[in-house]
Amino acid sequence: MGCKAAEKPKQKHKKGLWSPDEDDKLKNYIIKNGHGCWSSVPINAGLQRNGKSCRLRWINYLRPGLKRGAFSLEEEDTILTLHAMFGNKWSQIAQHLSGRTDNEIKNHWHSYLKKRVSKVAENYEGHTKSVNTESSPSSMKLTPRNSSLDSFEHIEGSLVDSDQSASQMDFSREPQKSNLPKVLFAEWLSLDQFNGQDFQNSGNFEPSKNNFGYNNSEFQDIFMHSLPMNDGSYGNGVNQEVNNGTVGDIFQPQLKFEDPMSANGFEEFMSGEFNINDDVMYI
DNA sequence: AAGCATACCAACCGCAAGCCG
DNA sequence: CCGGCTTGCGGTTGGTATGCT
Repeated sequence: MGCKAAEKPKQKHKKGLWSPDEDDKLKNYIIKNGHGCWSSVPINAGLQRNGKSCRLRWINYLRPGLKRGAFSLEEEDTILTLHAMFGNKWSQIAQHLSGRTDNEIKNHWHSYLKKRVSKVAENYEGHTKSVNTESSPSSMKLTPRNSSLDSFEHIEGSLVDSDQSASQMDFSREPQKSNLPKVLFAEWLSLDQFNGQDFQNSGNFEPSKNNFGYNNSEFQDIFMHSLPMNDGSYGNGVNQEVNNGTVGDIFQPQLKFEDPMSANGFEEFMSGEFNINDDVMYI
């Protein structure tokens, strides 16, 4: 961090929405020169913005490899699970969702997923109240980061076989099954508790470097840019979904994570192992 | 059709931490 | 060691779109 202080001609920085022209200027500049020191970017690119604004615009909108559009069920699934583990560590969550920014994930959480979780939580609260009327209301409340394992086990007992461990509950699920109860169970596990599970030996839940020495996000960016396009150029990094052949003859492989929280998927995810199957790369 | 409420999303703000002279 | 500067992160705000009455 830290770079030579940029010379600052005291000028008023523009605020608000970015115009297509500004986008072009910023994009062209960074593609040509890299961003280097952000504070000097707007000066060199001829923009009336501050460096911070440029950085944000690049990261959240202009950066190659960004996925636009609605979140898939799998992505939502992953966000819910990771949020239960990390809390509001949006940047960490974003590292596990290629093509999504922390801002995007955060917005999606606040506008949709949070409500979904609390709604389900209310349902379970009602359910458990009816099952066990002795519990005090406060002990039944969902307080993800602070709840004790005791309350977890208490509620868990009313919903699942009592001798099934929390780790089994969280990470042995099969893909595509409804995950909501498991997300709720994960909410009761603190990160420390999570780290103590057998599947997590390192105690450090960071994506591993893959065989090319890049983390998954870096790798995808580079990978997407190296793809030959049908016009003879190389990929623009935009992760176009290959749905029913709608992309046509443009070769745009997808970088997919197998369900990272499934028993096998998690190990593969952590080990960085992957294989290429036609136009889909599985990690 | 108008007014209001809600949802969504881009962008801003403040803070913490790292780097450098 | 200290102060200034930059970067990155998370919380919040404000504008626009959409839905409802």
